[in-house]
Amino acid sequence: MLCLSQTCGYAILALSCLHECGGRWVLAREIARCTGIPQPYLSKVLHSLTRRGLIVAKRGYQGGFALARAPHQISLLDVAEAIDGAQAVPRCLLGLADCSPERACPTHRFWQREREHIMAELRRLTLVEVAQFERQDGTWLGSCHPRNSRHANRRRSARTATVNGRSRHRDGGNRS
Amino acid sequence: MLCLSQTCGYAILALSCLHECGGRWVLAREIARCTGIPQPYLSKVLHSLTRRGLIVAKRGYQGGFALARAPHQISLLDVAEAIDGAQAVPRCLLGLADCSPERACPTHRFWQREREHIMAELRRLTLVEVAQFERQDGTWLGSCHPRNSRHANRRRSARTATVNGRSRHRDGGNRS
DNA sequence: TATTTTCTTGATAAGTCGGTCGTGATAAGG
DNA sequence: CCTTATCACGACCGACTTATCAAGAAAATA
Repeated sequence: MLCLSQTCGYAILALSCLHECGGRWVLAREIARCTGIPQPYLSKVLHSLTRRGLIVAKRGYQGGFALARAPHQISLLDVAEAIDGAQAVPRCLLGLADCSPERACPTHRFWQREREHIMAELRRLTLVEVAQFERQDGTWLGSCHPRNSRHANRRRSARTATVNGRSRHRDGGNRS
Repeated sequence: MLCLSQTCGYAILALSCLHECGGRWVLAREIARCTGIPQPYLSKVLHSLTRRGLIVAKRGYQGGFALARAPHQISLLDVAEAIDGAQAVPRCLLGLADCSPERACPTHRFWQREREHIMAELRRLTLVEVAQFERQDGTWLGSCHPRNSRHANRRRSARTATVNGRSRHRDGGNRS
């Protein structure tokens, strides 16, 4: 599956939520409610974002999480690399260890171009751009604002559904 | 990780190998040797490619596998969808179920464009283009030809290495 | 200092993916 | 018909990802 890990998706949503909430300390519980991410798991994601220096945590009464840098300094690539490691967008589409210009896999040239393009876009898109899109589209992360909570608690079961569908595809059924 | 599944990478390599071998029935064992894919697992991959109609299998003495269609009619997208299902390149980068123009996730617009681009390229790249690249680059799949077997048995441990590296990144170490 | 709040972190579990093995089915040739 | 070569396919395993829960540590406040 050519896509980010679900954990990475969670991280992007959580950071966007923090940005929407604008500067104040936000509880893990609030982020979970706002984004629909299961709270216990979100805690772990937030923790690893803390370790990677993208957000800061404050324990105890009136604590919570906040962005560690200005929103325009947090790109989607930063998030992807914080979660999935430096090779969040791997060099070889097929996963070969020694795929290089001299010893290329069949998709090497195509992917080299495509990868650059994807990385450039992920680098360009920061939390600010993301928030702009949201405002233009009137989408759901706006529900982080106290006065606008009609969209809250929207769950994200896409990956699960897809995965189920896929395994049905692959092993079950049509064994003509 | 923004990349194809390892199984899908295997499938592409196996099909390229079949194409290189040009028409004749090729044993699973030969494909495994030529590509470096572990043979028992390759058998499963080949089996599912057979079910999805990309290759044909022949049992018994002098059996093996062969492409089911002309090489220029097998695109990388065909392979990806055969292995990972119709949503091999998912509609929402973050894995949201109800991500649509009206109710978009923060990355919806970017990904809509990017996804089209990726799919178009995967659709354009068939086994023929792949083989052309190989010939130009003088790369290893040529070892499928009997007279050119110096590159055979090259293993592909990239994904494994990356995954190890990643988990070291994520949980072990630097818990400052 | 005691209490409350909140993040931290380890134990645990289910599901999927990558990988192995062995048995059964089937095709060709003697 | 028997043997041999080969794919088909189910059982199984370990690792990783996603997810849950609960006990522990730290910070603020009374």
